[in-house]
Amino acid sequence: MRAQTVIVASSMLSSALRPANVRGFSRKRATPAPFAPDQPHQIVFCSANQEIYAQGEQSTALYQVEYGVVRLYRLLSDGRRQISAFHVAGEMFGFEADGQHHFFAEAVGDAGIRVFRQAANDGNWRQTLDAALAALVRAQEHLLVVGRQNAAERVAAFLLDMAERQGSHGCIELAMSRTDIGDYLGLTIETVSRTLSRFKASGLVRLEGARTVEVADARALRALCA
Amino acid sequence: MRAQTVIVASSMLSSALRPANVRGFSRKRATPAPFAPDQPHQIVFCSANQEIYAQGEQSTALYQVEYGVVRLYRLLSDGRRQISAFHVAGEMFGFEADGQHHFFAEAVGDAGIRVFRQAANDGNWRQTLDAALAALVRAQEHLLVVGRQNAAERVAAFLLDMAERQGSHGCIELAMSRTDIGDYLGLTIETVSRTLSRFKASGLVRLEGARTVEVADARALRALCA
DNA sequence: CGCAGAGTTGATCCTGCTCAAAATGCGTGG
DNA sequence: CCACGCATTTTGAGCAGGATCAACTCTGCG
Repeated sequence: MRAQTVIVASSMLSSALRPANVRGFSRKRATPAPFAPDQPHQIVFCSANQEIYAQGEQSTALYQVEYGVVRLYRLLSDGRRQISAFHVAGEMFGFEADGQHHFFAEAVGDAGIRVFRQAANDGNWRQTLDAALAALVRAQEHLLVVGRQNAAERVAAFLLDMAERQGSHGCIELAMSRTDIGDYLGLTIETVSRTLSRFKASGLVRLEGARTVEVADARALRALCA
Repeated sequence: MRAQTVIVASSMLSSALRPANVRGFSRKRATPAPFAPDQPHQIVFCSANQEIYAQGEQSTALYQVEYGVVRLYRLLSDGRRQISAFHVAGEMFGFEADGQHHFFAEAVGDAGIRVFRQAANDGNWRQTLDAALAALVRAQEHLLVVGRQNAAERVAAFLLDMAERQGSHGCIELAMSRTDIGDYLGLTIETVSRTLSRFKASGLVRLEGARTVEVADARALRALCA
């Protein structure tokens, strides 16, 4: 067993699947205004850790991140969590083949989400397809990282990916906690933390505060990704 | 480092990326007739381990498995391989967002492949989208297996998935080698073999020959998947 | 100032990897 | 039909990377 973030187990139906307030992270602003936009193409504001949709719910819209970061994840019955993707500004998510959500979506920090109702039925199916294919390639590439790379390689790949997607080559503002990173990379928070410390000691990165990472030696990080 | 199937490394361009004949498996029938159908919607016959397309190649068609099994995979520069998906009869593969193949596709055993040229431009975009979304969900679910489950859970999930996709509940004919299974599940062949032996000893499965698995206790296997 | 959550660091353990060798299966040819 | 040779699979022994358990530190906030 290689469990880590033990999120409370749950039984098997829509609302039951929803992770309870008893979570790894704080729920100070627990479930604020419910996520339920009335108009199409509306922008909805989410506070940290707010749920956007849950596994098992009907899929009624597509979503685009306006600002902030969103995590998509699944749970095992004993609480192990796998974050299958983070989405940043501009990226679309919420595609489903069968009208049902197979994952949970939550805002990592405060975020703005643009909601497109009636999914892909309106003319712009081409963009929908492209966005879905981009997500597919991303997921399959992540599979390579999680299935075949060691801890250092995973963290290096994560940092480079984040740096690229934030545009800001050089200094990365991580929206997510070590727990989130671990659950994304298939590692424990301790291993993530140790690996970052080792990177810092080797001069690959500089850490100013836990959430701010400056890439000092991008070449060496890239070499790590094999 | 958790390398296993060490496939010869290669440099970085299309044909160079192609795994050489020097492979883990035998290349008796090495690269027979090249995979190049002239007509649209033609069925092409592939012998075992024949390449269908390579990473870096232009993407010019969609593919559907007629019979047999196809593997999609990527390589790390040191030869570690991650199989991101197996595809069986009826399933479509070969979607790409940007006109370039990001993976290798090969027939596992002998296989028949239906080739659709001009991709998704002809009316049936809806099926294309659905097939792509199905692949996306599959990839993300596989991510959960590889990222968060232990060896026994991964093998159990693999067997149940194969049983379901082959229709034949009960007896599974594995088209792929232990090496393929290992590279799909992010394990070594030794671990796959040991796990299967343990399943056999516990009465969860019966093994008649290395490639034939009879699921004896589907309930217990399912329980393993957590 | 004190508390709570997040992050870091240390010690130890265990699962799965590595290296090695034996066993099994299978196609070929005598 | 059997014997041989090769590839695949299984099994064993030992090791190590990352998980687990347990302090301890840091930061932000009331």
